[in-house]
Amino acid sequence: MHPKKQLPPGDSLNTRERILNSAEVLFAEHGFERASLRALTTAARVNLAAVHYHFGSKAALIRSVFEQRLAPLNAERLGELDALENAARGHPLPPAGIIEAFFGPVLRMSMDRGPGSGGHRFIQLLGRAHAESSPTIRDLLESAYIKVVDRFGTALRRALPQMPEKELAWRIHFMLGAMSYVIAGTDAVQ
Amino acid sequence: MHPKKQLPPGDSLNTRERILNSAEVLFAEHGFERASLRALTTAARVNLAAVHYHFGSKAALIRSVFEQRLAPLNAERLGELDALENAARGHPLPPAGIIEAFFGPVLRMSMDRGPGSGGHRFIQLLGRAHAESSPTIRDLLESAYIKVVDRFGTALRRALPQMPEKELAWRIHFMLGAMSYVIAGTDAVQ
DNA sequence: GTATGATTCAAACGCCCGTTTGAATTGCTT
DNA sequence: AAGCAATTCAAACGGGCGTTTGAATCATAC
Repeated sequence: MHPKKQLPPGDSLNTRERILNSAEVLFAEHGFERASLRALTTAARVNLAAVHYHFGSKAALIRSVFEQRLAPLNAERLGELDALENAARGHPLPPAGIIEAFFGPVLRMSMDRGPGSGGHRFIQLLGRAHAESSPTIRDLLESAYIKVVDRFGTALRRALPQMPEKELAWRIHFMLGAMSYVIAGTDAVQ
Repeated sequence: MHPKKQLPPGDSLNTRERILNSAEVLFAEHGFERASLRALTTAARVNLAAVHYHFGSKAALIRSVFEQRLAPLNAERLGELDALENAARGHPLPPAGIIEAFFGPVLRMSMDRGPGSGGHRFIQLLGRAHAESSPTIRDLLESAYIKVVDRFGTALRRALPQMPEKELAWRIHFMLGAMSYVIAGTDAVQ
C-alpha cells in the first residue's frame, strides 16, 4: 500500500534518507526538472518505485527536501529577529540588524562546506528554487516564506518609517535578487 | 532537404517570422525547456516540422531568437561606451556613466511595452536565460556576452583603479543579480 | 505545361519521463 | 515456525518530447 507505516519500524529510514540525500545533491546540481527520478534512485542505490512508496510523488519529494532544511533556516531567522526586538524594548530596530537577521543564517549556511553537512548544497538548491519558473516550485517557496516575509517586512517598515513603501519594496527586491544570484552562482567570483 | 534556399523566394519569411515571434512569447512565458515545439508551432499556426526545416533544431531556434535581439542590444551598449570614451579623451570614465551604458539599454527596452515591439518580452526572456541552468543556455549567454563583459570590465577597472579586483568582481556580481532578478520578475513590485 | 526545387504537411519513430502494478522478499510478532 | 504487514523489486504503462520521413503542395523558370 501507500506510505502507511504501522509503527516506526526498525530501519526503513535508511532508504528514505538515501533518497533525500541524493535528491538534494541532484536537485542542486541540475535543477528540479532536469534531475530525473531514475538518475536519483540510481545514485541512491535504491529502487525507482521507492520514491513513490516513501514520498508519494516527485513533487512531494521536492517538498520534503525543501521543508526539511528551510524550516530550521526560517526558524533561525525569526529567532534572530525576536532577539533584536526583545533587546530594543519597543523601539524601532536598526535596519542593518534586521537585514543581518535575514541574510546572516543563509550566508553562514552557505559557507558551511564541511563534508556531509551539506549546508552549502542546500543553499545552492534554494538559489535554484528562486530562479525556477514552474508554479509548483513558486507556490512551494511562497508558502514557505510568507510568514518570514511578513515579519521582516513589518520590521523594516517600522525601522524606516520615512521611506516610501515603493522605494522599500524595490530595495528589498534588489537585495533578494543579489542574494539569489550570488548564491545560485557557479562560484565564478571569489 | 535541409534549410538550403536557392534564392530568397517570395514569402517563406512569413513562416520563419511567425515561429520566431511565438518562440519569443512562449520562451519568455514558460522558459526554454517547458515551452514545447508542439505548443509553439500550434500558437504560430505552423506545422511542427517547420521548425526543423527553417532552423534545424530547437536549440538552433533558441539561438536565433536570442541573437536576433541580443546583438542590437549589445551593440547599443558598446556604442554608448564608445561615446563615453571618445568624450573622455583618454581620461578614466565616470563609473556611473559606465554602469548606465550597460544597464540603460536594457532598462529602456524593458519599459518598451508597445504592442508588437516586444522589447519588454525579450528582456523577460533574457532574465529567464540568466536564471537557466542548462549548459546549452549558459554557453549561449556566455558567448553572447564575452565581448561586452570584457570591454566593460576593463573600463570599470580603469575607472576605479583603487578598488581591489575582488571587491569589484563582487559588486559587478551583485549588480547583475539584482538586474536579472528584477527583470525576470513577475512584476510583483511596483 | 512541364520540370524543379522550396515549402508544407500528417504521421510515425525512438527516447525519457513520472507513475503504477503485482509479485517477491524482508523483518517483526506471536 | 507461521503469519503478516512493511518494504523492495523488475517490469510495464501511458504520455509528451524532439526529431525524421516521405509524400503532397506550391512557386518559379524554362
